[in-house]
Amino acid sequence: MVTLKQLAKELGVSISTVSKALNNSEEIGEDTVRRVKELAELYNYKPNKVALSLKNNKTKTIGVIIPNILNRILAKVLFGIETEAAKHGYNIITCISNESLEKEKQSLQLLANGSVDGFILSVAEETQINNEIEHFKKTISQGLPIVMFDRVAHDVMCDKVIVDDFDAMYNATKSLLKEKRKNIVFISNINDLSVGKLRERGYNKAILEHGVQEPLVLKIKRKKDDHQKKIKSFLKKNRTVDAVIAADSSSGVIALNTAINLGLKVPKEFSVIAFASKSDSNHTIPKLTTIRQHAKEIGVSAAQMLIARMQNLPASADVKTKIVKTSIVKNKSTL
Amino acid sequence: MVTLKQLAKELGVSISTVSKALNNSEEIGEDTVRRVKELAELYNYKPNKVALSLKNNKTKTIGVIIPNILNRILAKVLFGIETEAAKHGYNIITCISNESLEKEKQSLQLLANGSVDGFILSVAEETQINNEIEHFKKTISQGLPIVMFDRVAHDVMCDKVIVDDFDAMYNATKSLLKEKRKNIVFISNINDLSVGKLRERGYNKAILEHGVQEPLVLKIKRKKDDHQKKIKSFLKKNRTVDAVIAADSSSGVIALNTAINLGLKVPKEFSVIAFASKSDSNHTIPKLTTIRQHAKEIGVSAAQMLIARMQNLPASADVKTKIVKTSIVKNKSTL
DNA sequence: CTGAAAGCGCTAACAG
DNA sequence: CTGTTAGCGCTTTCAG
Repeated sequence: MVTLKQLAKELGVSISTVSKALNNSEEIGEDTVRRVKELAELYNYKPNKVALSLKNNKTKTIGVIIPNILNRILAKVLFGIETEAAKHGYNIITCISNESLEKEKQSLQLLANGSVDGFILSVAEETQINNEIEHFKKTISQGLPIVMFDRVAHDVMCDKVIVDDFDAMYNATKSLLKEKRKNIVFISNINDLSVGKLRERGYNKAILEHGVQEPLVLKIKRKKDDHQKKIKSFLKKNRTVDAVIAADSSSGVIALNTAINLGLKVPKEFSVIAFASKSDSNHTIPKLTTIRQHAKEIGVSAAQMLIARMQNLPASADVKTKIVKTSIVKNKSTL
Repeated sequence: MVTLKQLAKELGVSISTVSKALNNSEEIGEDTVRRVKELAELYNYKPNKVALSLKNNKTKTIGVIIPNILNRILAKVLFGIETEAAKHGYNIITCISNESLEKEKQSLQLLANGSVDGFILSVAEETQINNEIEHFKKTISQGLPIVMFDRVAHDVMCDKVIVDDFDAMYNATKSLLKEKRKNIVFISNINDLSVGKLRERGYNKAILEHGVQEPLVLKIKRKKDDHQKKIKSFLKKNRTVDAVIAADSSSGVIALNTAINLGLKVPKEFSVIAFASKSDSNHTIPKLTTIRQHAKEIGVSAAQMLIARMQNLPASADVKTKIVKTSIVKNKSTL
């Protein structure tokens, strides 16, 4: 990489002259400016980012900590973050906590050494189970703003972007009740997560209000359980079940395919709705009716909130929570 | 963030003393070392990463450019890269080219200003179609090493990590032929990509060698085509087709579900094999027989190769290509 | 054993 | 209009 120093030497002028010329300072003579710019062009000069960061005491870099990059929603949010960040000239450093509290702490620690100007993160499963929040508070008190999305720690004072999980599930369940479904089961493989719990509560509320059936819940343990087997044996044992509402896409897809496999007519005698993305809905015939999360928008919003905060305010003070509404995309797995 | 300066001031010693004490230099007295370390601990001192980068002229950061984070394989590779990088104390800056040549160029340019010590990337679709490679060469000539994975530009001299796409598809096709399948169709939605073409060639070779049928290929246009419709109408029109081999997971899952939907018995009278991951195989009943790519391992290898190169060698010289072999996981969609 | 000083690449206040 | 200087935070050589 060429430096100002080298350009200055070759041009026989001082470093600051070169710097000013490249920054279009009014102080420098037209002629000099031209000569400098030509040489800079020739050598493909780019200001050294690290030097600038040191000078300005900001890196124009956002730290993103994601629990699991294989989760489609989280990946999509990351996409949104990256897109919006790039638009504003920010880079993103990505760490994957792999749902581990320890790795999450480390990543936060490691990047809080001047590598980034702020964080966007979704809380790891282990962190939520243990209800740990000290590391977040510490980071914020060091002056580094945090924006949390999707899985958030409510007791931490920071900006948040969340989904209307409760309402979405409440409404979706009600739509199944309107179809006259009499025995709706809620299936979830994310019951340890805050969002999973909210979704279950939304389901419960709708069922209890309606008063025709008791809540019926099937919880899958990711990693441990054989997803297909668990759902198949459940549906076999509970022949009166006539609808599934799934908190995650896999449970939805598998439930629908299993129902078909068991000879049930979908949607005539059996309905399925799931939190899922468009490509998931292609994995069943008929196509799955889905609750869409607009994950990219979540990422975009999170990035916007963080950038705004980094440019203006202290890390805590007047924090906001933005709710990105879900929408239901009706396909042929419901009436 | 506390700095050496502040610690020095508070302790009434010089900056260099503090620095040395923290780095366990033999030069400094035991007592001083202890005092310094205690205060550093108290204030949670962390050496400023940016200052170190400037000093050492290396950032301990890897630039990763990925065409599409929603692609499961690419996301998994990213996971592998991040894991291995973290192990060696490297951070990763992620850019998403979104399959665009322009964005890929920009990202490369932008990060080549001292932000990263090297790159790991998979070539964007548009780049492969236009067969552009100048931007890669330029980056390498600037002294920044590149490791390419999966979709690589063969004419660029750099380290590469690839998959045995051709062989994998050749062998998988042969296994279908051994099942006495008489009319095997190759379905792909990635035909513009280098890997997609390799897979098609592997299929072709196996079919032509066997000599019983002509190659039969169905190409899906991502974005444009309705994936389900396209496959359904194809299978309806080609009733003699008795096996599908898919270059991508969606085509595999949809083909299998469609076959079932059309009343075909899988695997008795119809087989399906697809390049796909474990979770995809759960999206069909019976479970899909898959060609697995070991994507995480690809990421790990790529990171290892880059780190080795950054520590030792010039950016070009003695480049290596590593092939990460696929493996077939037999499930119940084949005999 | 401790400190002063230089330098990584850059900007900007201040002198000339 | 151009140059000198200081300083961002750190390490390291060289003096003391």
